[in-house]
Amino acid sequence: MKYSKATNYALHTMLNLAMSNSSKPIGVQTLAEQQNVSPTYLSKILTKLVKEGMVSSVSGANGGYSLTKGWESISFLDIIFAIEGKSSLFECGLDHGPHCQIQKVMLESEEKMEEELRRQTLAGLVQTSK
Amino acid sequence: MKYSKATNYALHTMLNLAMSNSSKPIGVQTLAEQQNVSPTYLSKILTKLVKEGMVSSVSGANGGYSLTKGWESISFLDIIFAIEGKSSLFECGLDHGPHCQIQKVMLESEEKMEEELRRQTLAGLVQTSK
DNA sequence: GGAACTGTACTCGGATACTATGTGTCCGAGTAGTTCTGG
DNA sequence: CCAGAACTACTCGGACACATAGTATCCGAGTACAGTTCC
Repeated sequence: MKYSKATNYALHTMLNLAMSNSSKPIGVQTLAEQQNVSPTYLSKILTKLVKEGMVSSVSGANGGYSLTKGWESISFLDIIFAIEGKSSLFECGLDHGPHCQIQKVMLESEEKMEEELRRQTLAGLVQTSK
Repeated sequence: MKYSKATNYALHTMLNLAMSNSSKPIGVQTLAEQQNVSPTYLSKILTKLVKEGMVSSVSGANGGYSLTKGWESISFLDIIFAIEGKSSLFECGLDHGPHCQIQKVMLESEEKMEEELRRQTLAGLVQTSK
């Protein structure tokens, strides 16, 4: 079990967007260069973030991506959920009664991690990265 | 990102072994039937647990698997690490300076989850499952 | 001078290919009890 | 009766096959801006 590289790219891209805070959108090429990813792949990741409403895209010349209003409150968990999906990490597929104790424990531990990720916002990260 | 099915099988098998608490080893066939897995696949999972010293195996007739001494203190994390490996969930492969803030945040959140999983022991689970 | 045309620099999204990993099966080898056989 | 051989029920571990998901590329389409042409 590991986070996908896409999640890593997404987090870094969001940070880059937040740090640059220009009013103009930033092209996918620029963003891709900063991480040594192919632009086309990064654009696929970005469309997921757009669909979640964290990022807006502008087509055409001088186009690119920029953060939407209220980005300061976007948490790590939001970004991770956008890329990895919202389903829980552990699912006991066995049909041995309705309440699987193991499932319960796993879910609780997962919740602890998500709590922490919910506390960490983009804005907070920008603060410490300056 | 998801836990593998193998982890699920491992957790349930450990619970089964702990619940049965017979002095004689239990055959892999019996264990497999309880979860609708193929015996050969389950044996692969069990060998990982054997290598970590949580389970001992007895060959030959009337052979099988049984928990080792001190099993009461085995935690969920121990079992998960045995199957999934001990490496951390997130690794920022980018070479943008020595201390990646994102990596730091991710590691901290992961630590919260592991803390919880370390607290949950097999013995505790048996208690609530009776 | 202004409307239409052209070029350019972008994003968007589907199709496709490659790769890694998880999942599962097969089979030969080794091991330890159990039963059978022969003296 | 008893020692040794044959049998049987297991685990062990490597090799292999398959499915799925992640990673990455390619390309045609759409879009908006800037410059050019032409009346």
